[in-house]
Amino acid sequence: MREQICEAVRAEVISGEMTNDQPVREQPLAERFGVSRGSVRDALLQLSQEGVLVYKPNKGVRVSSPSSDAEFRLYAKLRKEIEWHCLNICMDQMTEDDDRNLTNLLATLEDSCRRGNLSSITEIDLAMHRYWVSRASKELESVWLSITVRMHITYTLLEDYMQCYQEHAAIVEAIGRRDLKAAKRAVNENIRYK
Amino acid sequence: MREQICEAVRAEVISGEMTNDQPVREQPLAERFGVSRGSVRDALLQLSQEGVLVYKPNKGVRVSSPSSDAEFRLYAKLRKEIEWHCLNICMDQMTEDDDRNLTNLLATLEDSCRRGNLSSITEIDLAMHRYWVSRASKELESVWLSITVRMHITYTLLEDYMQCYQEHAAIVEAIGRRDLKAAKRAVNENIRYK
DNA sequence: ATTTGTCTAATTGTCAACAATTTGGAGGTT
DNA sequence: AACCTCCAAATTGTTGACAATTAGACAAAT
Repeated sequence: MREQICEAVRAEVISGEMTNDQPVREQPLAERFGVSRGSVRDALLQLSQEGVLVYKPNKGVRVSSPSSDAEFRLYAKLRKEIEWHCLNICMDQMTEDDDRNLTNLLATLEDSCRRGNLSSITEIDLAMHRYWVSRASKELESVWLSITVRMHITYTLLEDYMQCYQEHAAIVEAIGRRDLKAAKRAVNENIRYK
Repeated sequence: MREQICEAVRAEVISGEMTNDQPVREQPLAERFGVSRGSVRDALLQLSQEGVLVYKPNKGVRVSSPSSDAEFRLYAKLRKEIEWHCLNICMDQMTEDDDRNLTNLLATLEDSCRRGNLSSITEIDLAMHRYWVSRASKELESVWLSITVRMHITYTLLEDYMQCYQEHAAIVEAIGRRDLKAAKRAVNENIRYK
């Protein structure tokens, strides 16, 4: 239950449906999900530990604001290190199932890019990266997520869309060939320092 | 309140007073701190998001187990990147107050090393690193902490104690001289890849 | 006009009770 | 002895109620 609330709220924040610094109230969320405030509270506290929300005692949580450029670059670097490590770990154990899953995600991404659906693009982008991280280590997935959400990734330029798709296509293709070096290179291209 | 419970439990886990994989029950903790289970629950959930504890639905939380060597090395690398970044940020704004605080921490560390107090050494070691991270950015502090606790740092060899002290003395001395390069080098020496 | 104090509504923090789930063992069967 | 079945105790999950805190509006004083 808590996990469902987390996923829902996280997706809304990341996709930009909630503006920065906006307070997130417990009661409305509880009514919306049809549960008590306690459960919502658990979820909000987890999300604030994760970095999606910012918690202040007796004042509740609000949507977190973007970091400075310097911190963004640091986060990008850390994120890349983690993803490289995870590719190292999981490349060998990738199966045809994984290839299919990634190809499906890629197809969904292409669709969202063509339709210019901003929130969907961000969501699937992260879902793809999360795939190989999660495949390598559940523990690292948690660290990776808390770093990635703090980057406040947003797509705004139309011309970025297809480039985003192409970069991810290159990653999936390299993974399909089990080519570690190429995959790392492709990931490196995709995670830019702004 | 939740923060107090977090600090207390975290300190006990990190210092090794609770053995690995040991379950952490809500009721006993609630009685010990004289609060209700709800507050303890909040704290335990936060600690599991942080990586100190591992949560399983309907089974509660247990003390997390050490990671693999490969993950340890990755964590060490990430941790070093973060601390370097923080030194970059906060070196300029360090005051005499900071120097005093660090010197005091160092004196406490020396004392613990001489007396061979394992849990105290670990605690103060982390408190010192946390100092410059926290000084640079509250947000990064949270990321840094979740990475650092997953390293399961433990001092076991007697001969390590004084080396630990000396390494931290070198860091504090470099910071006192506002020598960024030397401080980074000293931190690099201290955060070893096992 | 600005500040200060006070009241009220909204919100978060805490609690105790109850429901749901898991765990461990007694007792019986093969 | 090994293996199931079922029951009871322990533990976690959820809820609603109440206490404590905060924010905003409004009036009084400077």
